[in-house]
Amino acid sequence: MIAESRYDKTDRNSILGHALLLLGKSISELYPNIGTHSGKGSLGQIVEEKHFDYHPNSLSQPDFPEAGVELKCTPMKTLSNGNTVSKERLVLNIINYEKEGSTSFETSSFWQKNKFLLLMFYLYEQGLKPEEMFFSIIRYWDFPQEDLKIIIDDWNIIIKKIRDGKADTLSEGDTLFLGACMKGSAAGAELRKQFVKNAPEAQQRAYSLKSIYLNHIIVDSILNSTVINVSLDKKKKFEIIRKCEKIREESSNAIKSINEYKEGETFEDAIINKFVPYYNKSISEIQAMIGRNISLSAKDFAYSVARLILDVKTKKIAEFEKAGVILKTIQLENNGRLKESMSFKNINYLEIIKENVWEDSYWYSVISSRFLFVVFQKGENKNPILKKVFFWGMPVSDYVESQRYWNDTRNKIVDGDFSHFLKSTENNISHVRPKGKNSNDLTEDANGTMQRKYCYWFNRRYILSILENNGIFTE
DNA sequence: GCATGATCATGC
DNA sequence: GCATGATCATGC
Repeated sequence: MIAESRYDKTDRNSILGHALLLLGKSISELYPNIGTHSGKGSLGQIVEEKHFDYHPNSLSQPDFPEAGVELKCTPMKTLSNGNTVSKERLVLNIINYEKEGSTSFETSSFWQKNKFLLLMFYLYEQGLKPEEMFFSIIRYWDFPQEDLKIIIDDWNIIIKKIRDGKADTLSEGDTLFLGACMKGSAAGAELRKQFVKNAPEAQQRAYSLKSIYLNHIIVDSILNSTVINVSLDKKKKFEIIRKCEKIREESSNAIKSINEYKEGETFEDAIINKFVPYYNKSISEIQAMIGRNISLSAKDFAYSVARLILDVKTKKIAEFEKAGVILKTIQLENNGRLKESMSFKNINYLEIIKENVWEDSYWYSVISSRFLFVVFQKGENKNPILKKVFFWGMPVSDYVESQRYWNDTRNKIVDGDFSHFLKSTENNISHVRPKGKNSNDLTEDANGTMQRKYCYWFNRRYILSILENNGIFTE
């Protein structure tokens, strides 16, 4: 009651001003007398109830209907390298498949409720209660046109599955910025009716902003910290700004190039079309066509060729990083056989043990990404030929097996057991294998013990099945 | 032929 | 110096 009189909930300036009272503070700092609210209730609920004196509802309208503002609290975390990133996707409203199927983007529940967000980022720290975590970035977010183009593409992908009665096959790997994430106690436990009457009931899902997109907002906020309200200690802020400046330059270029595609063409079409002129060409022909020569002596030469085709000079492909797409090359033998499994990053022993929730883990972020597979086949004289390029997302039906793999790996690292990781014969999708400079290349685990470096892999057989499902038949 | 341990060139 | 995207090498 008192709180309500302190701001005008019909006025955007007034709402933001009231939100900003929490900048650089925690709830318990601002309200020492509210006591602790055990267990239940995320920080978002506490903020709505205690700070805004507003009672959460599940209406299709934004939280502040007159002002058209939807309030969201979302955590950031600091990585061991010092970078500050989004801790998890931002979950928005639940999708009612039956109703959503007949909406347009404009009238969709996503857009009706979330078109103008008041974002309150807080710094998550293990061991703190929600009300003790402090708010570092508080700002409005009005989706920029260039981002919206991709979000509308994403929405169209989601809505197509819903309209086709295939909501049971929705996956976070389908899309780039806007996701349809699982929502509910346990996977498969909360099912909902579909838009198509006789379709099987589907896992309940909610719209979400993917972490990759939230990172973009975080970078934007820190770089614009004179106008956006960011509270971080000065030294840290300076460090982050230096890191961010480069990222911003890259990501604005990336957004530009993502948006270069024509009307009616999706981001993915545009990327594939960049490769099509080089189909069935050898890497030396490709270099000649492009008029640039690159070093082919490293083991990742196929990756270099792919970067050449995409016209990306840096090792990281900002365009893809921003979109959360993972580029992987596959090399087939002369006779079409596949020899190798596919490696990913080294396992960060300090981070994985902090991953308490599967959906927030590094490995989940990988398997729920969009992949761009670039397939070469060895030709004459070690001169591989570009065979095909395709986008792929892991089917949701494979998530359980991936979770089992992550869980097993994580448990073993927690226990300090580095000798019994899952082999490719023990998991249908992935295994763990060494990756280092040599067998003496060690790194410290959480117990302070030096350990061999291992990394995440996709099994050879799993890659084979992906190839077959995409029309590439191997011997 | 395949699984798995070992290692490489590169760029930041 | 080291993580990364990979392939090489060995043994069954």
